[in-house]
Amino acid sequence: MNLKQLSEILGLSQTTVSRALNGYPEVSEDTRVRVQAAAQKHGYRPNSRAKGLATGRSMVIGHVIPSSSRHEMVNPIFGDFVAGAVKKYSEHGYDMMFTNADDTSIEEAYRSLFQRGAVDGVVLQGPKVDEPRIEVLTRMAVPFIVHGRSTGVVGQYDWIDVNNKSSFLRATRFLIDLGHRRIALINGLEDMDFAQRRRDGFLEALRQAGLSPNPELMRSAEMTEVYGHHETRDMLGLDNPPTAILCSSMISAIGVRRALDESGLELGKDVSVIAHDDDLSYLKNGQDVPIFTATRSSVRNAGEMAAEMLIERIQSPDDPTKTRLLEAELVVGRSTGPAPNRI
Amino acid sequence: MNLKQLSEILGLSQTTVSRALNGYPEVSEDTRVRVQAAAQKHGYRPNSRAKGLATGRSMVIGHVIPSSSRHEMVNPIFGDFVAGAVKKYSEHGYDMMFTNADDTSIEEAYRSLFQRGAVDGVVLQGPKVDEPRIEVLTRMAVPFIVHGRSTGVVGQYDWIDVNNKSSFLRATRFLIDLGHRRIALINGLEDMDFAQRRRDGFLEALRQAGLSPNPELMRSAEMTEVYGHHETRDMLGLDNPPTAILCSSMISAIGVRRALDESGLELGKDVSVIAHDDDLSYLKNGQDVPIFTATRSSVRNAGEMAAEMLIERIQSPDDPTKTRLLEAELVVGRSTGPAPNRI
DNA sequence: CTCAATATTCAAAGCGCTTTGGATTGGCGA
DNA sequence: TCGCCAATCCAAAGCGCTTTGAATATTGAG
Repeated sequence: MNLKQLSEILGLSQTTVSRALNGYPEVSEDTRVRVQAAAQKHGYRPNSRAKGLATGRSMVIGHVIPSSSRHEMVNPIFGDFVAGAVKKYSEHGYDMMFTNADDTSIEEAYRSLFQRGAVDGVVLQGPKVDEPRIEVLTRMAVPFIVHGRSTGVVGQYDWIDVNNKSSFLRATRFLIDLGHRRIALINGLEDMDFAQRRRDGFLEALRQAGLSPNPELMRSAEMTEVYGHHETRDMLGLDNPPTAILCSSMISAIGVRRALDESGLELGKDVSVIAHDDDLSYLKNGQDVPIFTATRSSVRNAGEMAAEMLIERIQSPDDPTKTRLLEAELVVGRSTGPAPNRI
Repeated sequence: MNLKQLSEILGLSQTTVSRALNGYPEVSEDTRVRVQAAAQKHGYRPNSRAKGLATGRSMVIGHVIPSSSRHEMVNPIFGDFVAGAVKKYSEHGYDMMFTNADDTSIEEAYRSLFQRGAVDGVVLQGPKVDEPRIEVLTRMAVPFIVHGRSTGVVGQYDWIDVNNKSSFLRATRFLIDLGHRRIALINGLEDMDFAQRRRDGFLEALRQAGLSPNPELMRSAEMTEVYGHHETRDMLGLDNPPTAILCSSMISAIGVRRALDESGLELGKDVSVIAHDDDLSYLKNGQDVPIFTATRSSVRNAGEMAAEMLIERIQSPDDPTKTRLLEAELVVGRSTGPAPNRI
């Protein structure tokens, strides 16, 4: 069933039917009702490609997934961010499109997605330091929003980010206040912007307390469970192991916990752990009492906000750039306690 | 830059340029090279909406996400399945589209997605028992594939599924062979088809061993970490607690482990645990030695296969239906051991 | 050198929608 | 009764591409 057929059934022109359906005023209320009833009855749905061709807008927002099997984006966080975003998209009549790109040509993927008219805007996830895609997107004049920021990129762009530095500063200070001196950082991949900011916060807190950082206690890699486990085991084997661990992800923190268990160490007593908690729906940080003391910020929520900001940008391309910095909440659970009195 | 402009630059007709770019034979090799060079140089990309309108195909495959915040689909598994699928899609020139739907109208969402021409086919994820969407999609004659199956649905359709029954039967038998008699099942939501099949396998193994199932030891809900923890705590408090637990997800199994730790019970000694492991990239079941004894089947792999099967279906709508049953592998880790000798 | 056969190229129609510019109708005051 | 303004409705153009049917250029056999 297409417009033409529907209009023939109704004995009206395509113009009138189209207008009736799209809420234009130059059509009588009677006909509008009649048209809507008929459309309903025959299950008419305007062809979105034709509509897009005619209007010049696709009502689709694009995301790019790097194809390498292990990468920051196809992770548990991804699902929650997307769930938040897609909800807002649909509230505004947008769909969501994913394209795959091998790591070498992510820029190319964005460019293609937009220039061939497949999407009205894009979301840039997982920005690295000096992220080149930002400049590319700016130059292309495609509406976009960055989930995160990118140190080293000059120029304005819309972004939404957690205040990674302040939250890790706060978490580190919390550990220091508990008497910990040998504090480890199990961080995400170093070239990711968020990881860098977290490290900055961590180092800043040490500096403020007059402590000097120990490179042996600073690890970084893809934030898997196995990684958290592996690094923890490794550090526990040091001559002078850490009494506290700051961990960039709940997933890795689970690995940390496993390593502690294996070593017969008690979480929150022998070793304190603070994790960053993205508040994933499938991996809640406990019910009433948090499992881990954590810096918490809902990534699903961030997805919703990102979606709304992007849609605003699409609708008003000339507005000044908007940015949003979310403060993570420090929730205190049972994974932290006073530093043990070792000799 | 559109076709018209490009053809004017080249002094050729749109027809010829289009054919040169799409590899049709009725264009000389010289012009083809010239056209391709020019297209490259000017960054020409055919408008996908226009192309879709003209060809009647959108080169997009649709997925529907239920909007309710907690649901089977927006979970860690989702990310890996999608990553697998999108990789294959892009190899075949397809993009992936997500639409959101509130739980009441998932059918409606599929219908709309296809009938308005937005997608060439759809993937149906998380089928329930007697899944109504299957019949809807069949009637609409939209190419689709089900990830999973649906007990109670008559008629043929393409699907790819893990042999949930046999893997849980095998896992249960393995526990029985170790001497366990009080075996608990922490399953997914009961109305999900996979959960039902797993329960069937579990019950079948008990039956074969002459054991009678204990309703108190059979739990089902959304497979979160907190859920695994909660049910385990609860069951450990029973007069006669289980000596082994079969768990439908790694995530929940982590919660199980936490509950055991809290109770001072040793995993694999006091209580044995077998989990179903979807082989998620961020939640590998250990490195060399598996953390949990598990029934393992890569969901990412399933995503890839599903994508390929769907694309075949789109290309040959009249082929007989294809189905694929994957056998999970039983990997033995350190979470299982002989049943303890309680009085 | 001709002419049919083949190799290239092109003009125009069509995909299903929106939207511009115009036509038609009815109502109402003069 | 006439004229004018709203209120409705419509025909046709256009979005950017593919594809049909036809035209033109080239080739090779006779």
